[in-house]
Amino acid sequence: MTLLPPTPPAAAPHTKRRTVAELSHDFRLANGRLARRVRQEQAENELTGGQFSALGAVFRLGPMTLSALSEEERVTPPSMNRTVNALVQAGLVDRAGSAEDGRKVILTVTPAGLALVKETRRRRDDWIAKRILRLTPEQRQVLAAATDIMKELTDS
Amino acid sequence: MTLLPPTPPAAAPHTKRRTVAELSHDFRLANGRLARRVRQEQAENELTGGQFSALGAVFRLGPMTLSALSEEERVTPPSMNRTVNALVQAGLVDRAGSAEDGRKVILTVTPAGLALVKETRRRRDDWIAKRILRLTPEQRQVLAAATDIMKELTDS
DNA sequence: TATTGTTATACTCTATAACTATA
DNA sequence: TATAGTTATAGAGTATAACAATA
Repeated sequence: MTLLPPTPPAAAPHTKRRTVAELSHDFRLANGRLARRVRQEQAENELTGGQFSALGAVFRLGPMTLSALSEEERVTPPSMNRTVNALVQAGLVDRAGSAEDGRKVILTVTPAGLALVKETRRRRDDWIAKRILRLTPEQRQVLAAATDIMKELTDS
Repeated sequence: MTLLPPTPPAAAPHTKRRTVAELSHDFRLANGRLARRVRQEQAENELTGGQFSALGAVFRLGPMTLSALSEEERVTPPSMNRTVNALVQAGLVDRAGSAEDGRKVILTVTPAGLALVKETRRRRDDWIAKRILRLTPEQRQVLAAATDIMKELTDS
């Protein structure tokens, strides 16, 4: 099965012809390698991957219970409890009992946690922004269009 | 800083305008989420992430020593030694002494390891291929062009 | 009784330090 | 001596099972 129309669109005239199978393979590898490379930028952070991911979830979703967070992060409550202990001890997350339901605890991001999330997010964006600045406007346009398509792929 | 020329290219006319900063952030997130989603397809595999990654490296690079593999995978020799032990015990990798240098061991992928790598690779490709098949030819062309740009970003 | 969170315990993966065999 | 690999041991992160507190 061929992929491209006889005359390729103007946005990327030099792209080689690929079958869907070839495109799937090449695109998947390029996506995975780039994601891995971006994630390496996190290594400078003092938090582990799981800790930063949990902190980011509380930041993104707002105050939430331990169970909700453990479900969101796909780990068991005891595992998340340990992760949260580390975040609380580091002063990045606040753990408070719920007023309505005494069994629950409410987790919120502290100002220090907020600052760490923002600083890390900025550093990761910077890494890729520095490279995107070197691209041509046409290449940036391709990435912008690809971004929307990738969201579609992820959600479908 | 604006990103798009006054008249957007034909390949993706509906893409919204973004600054480089916005594009960097959106693209990074879309890339990371898609990679994570693809990686979830691996969960059906009986190997851990590190084990499959090491197996894939030996498959990709051919017979190699333990040190070379540990450097390639960015882990210490003792850590890789344990990973390799698991792969050898599972019959996926063969460990043999080097003829030239008695200190070295040469790791090779067994036929069973080869089959596992190919089967897993096919399954992951299939997941994304199924979704790429639903795209328009223009969208596929964008992904093809984006693939080349993403390689450039990773390597630069 | 059911739910929420925590503690006890174990297993895996990673690391550093120390050891063995070979160059 | 230096290098390649292995073993010993420890720390971090995950899990299941058992427990405590509350609804």
